Amino acid sequence: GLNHALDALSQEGLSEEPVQQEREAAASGGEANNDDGRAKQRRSTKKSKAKKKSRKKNKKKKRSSPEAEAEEEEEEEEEDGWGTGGSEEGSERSVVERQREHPFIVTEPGEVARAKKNGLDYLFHLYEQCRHFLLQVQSLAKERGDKCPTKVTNQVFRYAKKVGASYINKPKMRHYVHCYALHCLDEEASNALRRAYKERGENVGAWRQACYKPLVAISARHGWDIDAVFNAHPRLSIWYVPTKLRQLCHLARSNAAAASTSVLGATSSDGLPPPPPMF
Amino acid sequence: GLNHALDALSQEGLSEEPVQQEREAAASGGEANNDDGRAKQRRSTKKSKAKKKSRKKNKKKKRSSPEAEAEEEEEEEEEDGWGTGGSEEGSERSVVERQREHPFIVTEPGEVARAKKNGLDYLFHLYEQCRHFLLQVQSLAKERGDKCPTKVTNQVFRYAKKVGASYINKPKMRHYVHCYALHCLDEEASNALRRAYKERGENVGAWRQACYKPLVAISARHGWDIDAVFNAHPRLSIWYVPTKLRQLCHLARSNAAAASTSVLGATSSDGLPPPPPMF
DNA sequence: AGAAGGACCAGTGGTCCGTA
DNA sequence: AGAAGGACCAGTGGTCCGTA
Repeated sequence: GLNHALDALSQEGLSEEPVQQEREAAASGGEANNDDGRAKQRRSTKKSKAKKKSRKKNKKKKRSSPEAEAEEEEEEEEEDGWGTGGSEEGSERSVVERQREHPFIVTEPGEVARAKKNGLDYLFHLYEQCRHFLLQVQSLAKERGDKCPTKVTNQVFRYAKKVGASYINKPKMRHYVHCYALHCLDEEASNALRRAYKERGENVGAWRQACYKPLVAISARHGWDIDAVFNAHPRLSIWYVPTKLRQLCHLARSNAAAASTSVLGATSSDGLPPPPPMF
Repeated sequence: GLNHALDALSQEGLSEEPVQQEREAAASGGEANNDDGRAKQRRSTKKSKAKKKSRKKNKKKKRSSPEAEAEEEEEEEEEDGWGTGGSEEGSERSVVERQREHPFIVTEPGEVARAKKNGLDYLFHLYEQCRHFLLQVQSLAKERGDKCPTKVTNQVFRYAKKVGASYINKPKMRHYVHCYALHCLDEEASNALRRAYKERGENVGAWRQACYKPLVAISARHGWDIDAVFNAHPRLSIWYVPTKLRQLCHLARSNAAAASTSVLGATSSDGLPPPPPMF
């Protein structure tokens, strides 16, 4: 599982950043939705009490749940390039270097990214790894009579960390789920998009944004039910449908409904005609 | 919870007598009639506003977020007797007693409980109502393009409250799920158990405990997979498998495995032979 | 004593935003 | 600037325990 060439690729070069020694929650700023987060997130008055947090500067807080002493089976923890086994080493500089994965770049299928970059094949490989970890967590749960997760949950990310796959984290995986979805659902289209965006020299963000459109089109062909689309695919069904994708599908349905209504002058009972338009 | 007292005056009789004398037709939530054949005047009070804030002595830490506000975050608000929205101290509580549902007693199928008691047919009816509320929540979610719950979640309980079914609450429903499960999966056995425990004069707690055993037996016939058993039943699949039931099934499997191992001297790869024993 | 349920809490889904 | 991910937060599942 983990010992693919792809892994070696990722290990080869991690970016670094100095580890923060002290962190204070001072800079409380105004809202600033990034381009992706259409969803309004009410971050209620953080500044009024910019205290009470920042308790944990230790990123690995000790857990006390019964799951804590789970078993670490396969997946060696070595050779991950994370500080060479040590934890407080500070080899060259006075501060410990925090390491990050190299940023992704748009690569075409089969292409290997060089120069401190990671390619999209590697990105998709990460999703396969998560699936593998979920499988592990599931069989563990069944063995122990615990509730068995059907999706990639926090528990799975925790398991990945424990097993040494520290380059897997929730924000990253959630960020690119829909890209992986397109890869699963229509690899041809996905490949074509990658080639086009690479050729145009677009950055990862632009490519990522572009992945939404074909997915909305796919959902349209399935009665706008993006959840059904995800669930129908074995590798995709373990991933939560991203909020923004769901919203885009809903919005597109509304628009299509409005369009067809203005022409046909009819609407179903729920106000928004589910049947897919445009054929 | 904001006020819960008087609006709870619906359906089955409530404990505590004092009530308002005023009732008007607010209609609201559609009411499925219950089986116990009791003329009910489900109505929520409008006038009273018994607001008993923090009558308890905060032996524990106070929650930071008053959940009162969260209540009306929802749209699609339905106006029904939630008091006048007053939140000040309702001075005298001599008149406004806190109301609870009558306690359950063990009744046989079709039997009507009297004297400030509720019967088991009514209990099971509550589960049907929850299912109905879930259906409502689901269609609302689909209409709005939101994530659609497949189980009875907090959202559903909140919806029940909002719609006036204040006699439905999470602790109660979770407490008796397995009893409802038996009712769904083997009504004959469930009925027999009820008759037996009623005849013996057992209390509800004893009956409730007794419901576990036949369920474990059922799970055994299905490879000890209690989740599969729940999911296979349309009315049951919307309920989470109770922790204790899951544990009992797991324990029974282990015991059965140990027994068969000691005889057969064999064990499958995972250490706990899943195949059901005793045939 | 037997029970109903308000309210608590650890861990979740979701993603913002300080960081590099 | 583009991007990775630590860490935050509102709301969840689960049920304890003060209440009646």
